[in-house]
Amino acid sequence: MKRNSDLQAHRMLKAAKLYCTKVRIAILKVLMKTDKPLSQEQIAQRSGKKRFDKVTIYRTLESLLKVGLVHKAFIEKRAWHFELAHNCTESQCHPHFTCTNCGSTHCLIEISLPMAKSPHKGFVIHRQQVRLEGLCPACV
Amino acid sequence: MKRNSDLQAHRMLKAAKLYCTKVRIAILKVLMKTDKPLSQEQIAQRSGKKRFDKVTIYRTLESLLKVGLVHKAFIEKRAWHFELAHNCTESQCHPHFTCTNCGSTHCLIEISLPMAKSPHKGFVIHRQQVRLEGLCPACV
DNA sequence: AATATATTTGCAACTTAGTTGCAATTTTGT
DNA sequence: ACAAAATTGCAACTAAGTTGCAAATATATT
Ligand SMILES: [Zn+2]
Ligand SMILES: [Zn+2]
Ligand SMILES: [Zn+2]
Ligand SMILES: [Zn+2]
Repeated sequence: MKRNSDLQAHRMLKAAKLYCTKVRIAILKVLMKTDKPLSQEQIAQRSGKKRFDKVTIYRTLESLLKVGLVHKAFIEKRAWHFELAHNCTESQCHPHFTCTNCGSTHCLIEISLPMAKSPHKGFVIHRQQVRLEGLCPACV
Repeated sequence: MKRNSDLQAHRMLKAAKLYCTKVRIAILKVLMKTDKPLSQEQIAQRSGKKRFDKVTIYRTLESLLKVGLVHKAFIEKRAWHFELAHNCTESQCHPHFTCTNCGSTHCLIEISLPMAKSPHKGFVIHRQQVRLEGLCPACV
């Protein structure tokens, strides 16, 4: 009696040719359920009563990063925050917005900026990443 | 027989109503001389034979940040990199470009993207920050 | 120049995100 | 069920950045 998200996680891992392990499935499910990037610590807290070791979580995220299922979204308080890559294109993720008043961070998946154009200097731009700062609806 | 950069550092500090201390002047001079953001460690190495304590450097950068003379540009290998704020506007700094091949990072002060427009959600955007990734001239 | 006050500096100790090595366990294909 | 390949958990480690506090320095006042 597998849940929908289990199946989906399995499919994602199979497609990426990764072993379907408990940790990977648990972490994918956590990331499917959230609407904003999570740190290792937050993922650990949300991935069931039996907490996985942090080394395992970091290594799991690393494997998911390598196959492109997950992205490092941003760093906050010295901790990387991770999210599924499904709201991103090849050349850019959606912007992340942090409120300077309350500190909350949001994914603004509706916004997309034109890609930067390198001005004749020989730089070839493959990806761009945008961070925004300002006031969130609750703090305006 | 003060050097030009000393005078300029003094002027910047006076204008910001900060004490003109040896460390502040030394760090401002280091940042004036470089063309890319530096970490605490790199600043320490470049600020003269008598290395300043890292706590002092962090606190000095903090004071310069607070008055807006310096910005945190990006994090790399878990270390923040700092630069003078003089190539930035109120609402955005220039983009920083990192080469995925050789790992070098460059300030692309010629590029500027239009500001993101918040889509009717109540988010008020004050600043934006762009990170770029691709191949540098040496690696194309 | 000497003094008083406010600020900054350096040191030692600490915090914590993330990493490394290795043995034990789990996944997968046969 | 078995063997090979990959993953997991643990303990110990690394290193960026922080905290508390006493000593040193910058500035303003006499
Ligand atoms: Zn807010
Ligand atoms: Zn996001
Ligand atoms: Zn390069
Ligand atoms: Zn720059």
